[in-house]
Amino acid sequence: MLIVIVEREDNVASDARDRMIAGAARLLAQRGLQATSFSTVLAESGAPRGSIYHHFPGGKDEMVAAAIGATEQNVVALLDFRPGTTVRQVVESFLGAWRVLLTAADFHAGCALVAVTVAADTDEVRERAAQAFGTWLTALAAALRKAGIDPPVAESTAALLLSACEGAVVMSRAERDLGPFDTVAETLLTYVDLLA
Amino acid sequence: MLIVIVEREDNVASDARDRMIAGAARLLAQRGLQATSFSTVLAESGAPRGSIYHHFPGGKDEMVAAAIGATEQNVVALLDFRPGTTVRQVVESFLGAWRVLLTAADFHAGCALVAVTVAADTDEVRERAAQAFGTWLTALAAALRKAGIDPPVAESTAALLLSACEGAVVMSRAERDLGPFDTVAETLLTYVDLLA
DNA sequence: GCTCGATTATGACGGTCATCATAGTAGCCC
DNA sequence: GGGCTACTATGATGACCGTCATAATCGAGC
Repeated sequence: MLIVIVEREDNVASDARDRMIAGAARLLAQRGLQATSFSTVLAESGAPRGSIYHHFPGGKDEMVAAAIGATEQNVVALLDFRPGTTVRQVVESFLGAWRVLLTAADFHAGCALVAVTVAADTDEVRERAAQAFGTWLTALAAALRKAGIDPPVAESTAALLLSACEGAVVMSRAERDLGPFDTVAETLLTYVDLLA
Repeated sequence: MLIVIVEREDNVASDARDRMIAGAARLLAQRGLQATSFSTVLAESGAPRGSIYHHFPGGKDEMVAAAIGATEQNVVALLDFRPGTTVRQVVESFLGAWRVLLTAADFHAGCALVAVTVAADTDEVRERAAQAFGTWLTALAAALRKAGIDPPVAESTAALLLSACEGAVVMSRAERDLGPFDTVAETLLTYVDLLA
């Protein structure tokens, strides 16, 4: 596994910078890549206007990359080793998190990685999103293995699970209705039950 | 089924208008909603600059809605009644179409409906995308029923199939690699084989 | 040939975008 | 206090956005 998450070395990371990253991640999920402009991020985070290029010398791409990293870490933390959990528990907790994403923001939020991928205008951010997708797949497969699924099956199950979630979130978001997501979630659960 | 596809009544639909719609649909799939501006659509389609608001009095939203309609119809045509096909054939042809979308454009294209949903800044276009998603689900479930799947199972299978495809296309597009998509496709095929 | 509708050309509007240069402030270490 | 670095303020740049008003052109039918 070559993926390395680069964090700031100074232990007191800038408040403003962190707020901007969190705001950018939220805006990506809620309104897409182009709407995640510096002005909206500043309005969302209350960060000072004057220090944009101090905190992000690489401009918008660097800020978006950082927001992808934050999103990436959120899901990894969700999946992190919880020994003794069953396959069904792993899948249910994963599905539950996506369901909360939809309902908590009243269908105004989706996956930041999807938003970046379909609207990326530079390879840099698209590749960063691809890296984050890879991290998610690895973490999900590891959780499934730890719950007792055979390694090769764990990988394909992780891929199906993540893909179906991403697609279902988009569709439920479009329809502003949990119907599509719940249907997919239930079907996925019956599928993984066959694996046990 | 209340969905009605409104087509132009004059049999000689404007060339320029049709070219713009096709170009907009392609741009949505390849570069997202914000990049689908009038200038890029005109450059893509060679349509005349002067008649934008003649063909689309409703502005960009109307053009995007028309592009969604064109995308919607493409998939419906793909699924249209082909009697005598097996479940596996239906699923394989559906998966195959998405695979071609990825490879034909060298991973520079995805689903226009997804692009619109995650970046919509008006309810009008989002709702139009939701409608198109619904049309796809209905058509896919109908094809599965015709291939012999029990009606209730056909609906949930259609939802899983479409969701997983959409998600897998996004991931393969991000990684510029068929890996994620092919893994998901294979897993889906083993799943539907269990239904027969 | 003329009319009249459909189509297109041209140019402008206010707004937002990402980026940057310059200058100012704040706080810590010596 | 002095100096150095981190951070912020301000304002400008050029480019593109969606929208629209006005006028020119085209083409078919009378």
